[in-house]
Amino acid sequence: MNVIGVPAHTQYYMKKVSISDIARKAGVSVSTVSFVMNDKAVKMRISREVIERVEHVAREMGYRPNQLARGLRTGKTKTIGLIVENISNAFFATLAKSIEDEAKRYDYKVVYCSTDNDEEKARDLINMLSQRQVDGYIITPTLNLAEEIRKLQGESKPVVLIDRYFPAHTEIPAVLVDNYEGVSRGMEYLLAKGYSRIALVTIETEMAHMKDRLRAYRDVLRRHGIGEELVLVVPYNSDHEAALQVVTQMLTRAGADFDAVFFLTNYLGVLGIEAIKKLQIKVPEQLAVLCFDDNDIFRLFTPSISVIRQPIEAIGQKAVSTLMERLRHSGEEAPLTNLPVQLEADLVRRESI
Amino acid sequence: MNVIGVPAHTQYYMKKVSISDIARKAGVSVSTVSFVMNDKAVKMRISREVIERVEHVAREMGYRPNQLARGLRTGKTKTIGLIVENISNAFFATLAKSIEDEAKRYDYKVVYCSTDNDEEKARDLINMLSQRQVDGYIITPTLNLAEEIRKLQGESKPVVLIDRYFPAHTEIPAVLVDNYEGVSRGMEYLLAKGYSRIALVTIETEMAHMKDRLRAYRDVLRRHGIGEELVLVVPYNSDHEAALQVVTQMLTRAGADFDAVFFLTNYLGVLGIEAIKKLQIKVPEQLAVLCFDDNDIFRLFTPSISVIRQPIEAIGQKAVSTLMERLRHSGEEAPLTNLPVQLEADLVRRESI
DNA sequence: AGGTTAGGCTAAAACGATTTAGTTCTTTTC
DNA sequence: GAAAAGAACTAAATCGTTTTAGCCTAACCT
Repeated sequence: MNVIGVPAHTQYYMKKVSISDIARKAGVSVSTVSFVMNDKAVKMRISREVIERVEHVAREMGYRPNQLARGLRTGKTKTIGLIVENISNAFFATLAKSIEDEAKRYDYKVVYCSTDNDEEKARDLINMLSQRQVDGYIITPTLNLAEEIRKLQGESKPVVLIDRYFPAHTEIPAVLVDNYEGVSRGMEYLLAKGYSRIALVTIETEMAHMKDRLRAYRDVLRRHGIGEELVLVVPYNSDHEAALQVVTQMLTRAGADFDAVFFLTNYLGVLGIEAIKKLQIKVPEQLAVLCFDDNDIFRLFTPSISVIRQPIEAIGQKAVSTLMERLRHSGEEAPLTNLPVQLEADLVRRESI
Repeated sequence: MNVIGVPAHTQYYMKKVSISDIARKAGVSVSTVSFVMNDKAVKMRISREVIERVEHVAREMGYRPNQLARGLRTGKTKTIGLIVENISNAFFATLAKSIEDEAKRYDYKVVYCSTDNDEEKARDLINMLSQRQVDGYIITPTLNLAEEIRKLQGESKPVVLIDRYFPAHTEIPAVLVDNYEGVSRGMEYLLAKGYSRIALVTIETEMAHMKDRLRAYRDVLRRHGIGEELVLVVPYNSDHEAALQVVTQMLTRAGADFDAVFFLTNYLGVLGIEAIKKLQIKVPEQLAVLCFDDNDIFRLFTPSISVIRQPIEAIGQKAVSTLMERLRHSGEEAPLTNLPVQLEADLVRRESI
C-alpha cells in the first residue's frame, strides 16, 4: 500500500491515526504513548530510548490527538465561548479579534457567535456552547440573561460579561468602558466649544450601560444649569430603513431646535451621517456631531466625525485575563461580589467638532 | 439538598447531568434513554409510558447531551470549519454570517477563524479544526494550501473553497464570483462613459482570482485597442501606513496620467478613498473611481463610490449546499474534477462614476 | 404442545484519550 | 540476605454517548 516517494502521512487513502495505532507500531502501551505526548514521560520515568521511538513514530504517522476524546476524559476543552451581539458589526469584530489573540497567549481557542440581540437566541447559544463543553464564557448579555448565566456559574463555568453588565448581579464580573465618564467627557467638550443646545440620539433599551450614558447626559446638562433636554429614542426593533427614517426626521430640525448632536452608539452614528449626507447638512457649521464609539467610516467621512473611543483592545485583554484568573481557581468559591471593571474612553477630535 | 420552590435545574450547586443520571432516576437503562432522546424510541419499540417518563425526567433534570461524547462515538460533530482571511473585514464578516445562517438550516454549527493570509497560520488552523473533528471545511485558501487540503480530502473530509480557487487542482470544488466577467463589466462601463486612461490598483499575489481580475483589465484594453496599461501593485506584506503611502503617491498623478481608477479589492478601495480625501481630489470631475467589492464606507462616502458587487449571500449559500452535498455522499468517491462555480457580479452605480 | 413471532427492554462494546494503581525487574540499604 | 526503594513500564477504569446483539415474556400458529 505504500506509494514510492510519498511520505506516509500525505497519502490520500490515509485514515485518522489514534494513540493505539502508535502504540502498536512502536511496540509499547497506549499509556506510554500518552505520557510521551503530554510531556509526562520524564515524570513517569519512560526511558530516553522509548521516548524517541514513540515521538518518531508519532511524527511519521502524522498523529493529531482527538480533542473530543481528550475533552471528554479531562473535562477541559481549552476553549472559551464568546457571545457578542453581532459579529459583523465593526466594534464586536474588533473586540472578538482582540479576545481571540489574547486567548491564544493562554493557549485557549475561542468559538464565537452572535445573538442579534435576541434573548431566545442568546439562550440557545449558551446551551450550544455548554453542550460543546467550553471551559468558560465571555458574553455580551441581553436584558434578561442573568438567570441563565447564574446557571453556568452554578456548573462552575466562569463567565465574564463585556460591554454590558447587570448592576443587580454583582456576582457576575464585567469588563466595559466607563460609559458615564465617557459621555460626560463628550458633553463637557461640546459645552466648552460653546454648544448648549445638544441633542442626544439613543436606542430604546433597559440595559444599564445605555442608561449610564443617558444619565451622564442629563447630569452634565443639569450641572450646567441647562433645563431642557432633547432626546431621540430610536425604537428597539426597527430595521435599517425605519431607523434611518426616524433619525432623518429628527435631523431636519438641526440648527433650529439644536446645534449639536451626540449619537450614543456606533450604529446610530452611521445612521446619522447617512441622514446628514441626504439632508446635506453642513457639519460643523450648522451642526456639531459627536459619536460614542469609533468606526472606520467616521474617520473617512467628510467631514470626519469626532468620537469617544472605547479602549477595545484593553477591554478584550482584561476580559480574557479575568476569565483566566477564574479558570485557574475553578472549583474554589468565586467572590460573591465584583465591581464592574470600567475602563476609560478617549476623546478623538476630528472635523465634526 | 433540595431548595424549596426552586426547580432542580436552576439550583446553583447543580452538576452536569448525564444520560445515566436520567436512566437511574427513571428506572430504565441508558440505552432506553438514548433511544428516547434520539427519537428512535418508536423504532426500538419503547412503550408510550416509558417514553413519557424518560422525557419528563430529562426535562426536569435539565439534561443536555454532551456533544464531545456524542461526536466521539458517532464520528460526526455537525460542525463545519470556516477559514477566512480576516473576520474583521466587512466582506468576510458578511460571508461568514451568510454561511452560518445557511448552515443552521441544515442543522450544522460553524466555527470560524482567520488566517490573516498567513500560510503557516492557515495550516495550524486546519490542524486545530481537524483535531476538533469538524465534519467539513469551507476555506478561503492561501497560495500553497492545496497539498494540505488534499490531505483533508484524503481523510474523507469534504472541503469547499470560497473566494479563491486552485486552477491546477480541479478535484477541490470552489465557489466564487466570476472575477473575469466582473472586472470586464466594470471596464466596459468606464470605457462607455468615455474614460480611456484607466489605472488599476491591485495587490501583489499569485492567486488565480486576482490574476483573473488583472487579465480581464488587460483583455478589455486590448479589445479596445488601448496599448498602454497603468497598473499599481501594492506590495504583499505592507501595513496600513505603507500601503496608504503607495496609493497616495500614485494618486498624485491623477488627471495627468489617468482619468479613472479601478481598485481591485474592497481594502484597496478604502485606502484609495483615504488618499483621495487627503489629496482633495475631485471625484468624478478629476477622477472617476470604481471598486471591486462593496463596503458600507463606499455608500456613505461623498461622493459615494460605484462598485462591482459580489453576490456574497449567494456565494455563502452555494458553498454550504455544495459541502452538504459532499457530506451526504461521504465515503463515496468524490468527482475528480469540478469546474469552479462562478457567480455573476452586479454593477452598482453611484456618484463616483 | 412446541415453535415462531412480536414486544419491550437491557448489556456491553466502542469511540480515543488520560490517569491511577499496579507489575516486574533491578538496585540499594541495613 | 531480606526488605525497601527505584526504574520502566502496562492494565484497566473512566469520561458520556450510540448501537448491536441479545434476553425474557407473552401471544400466535399449526
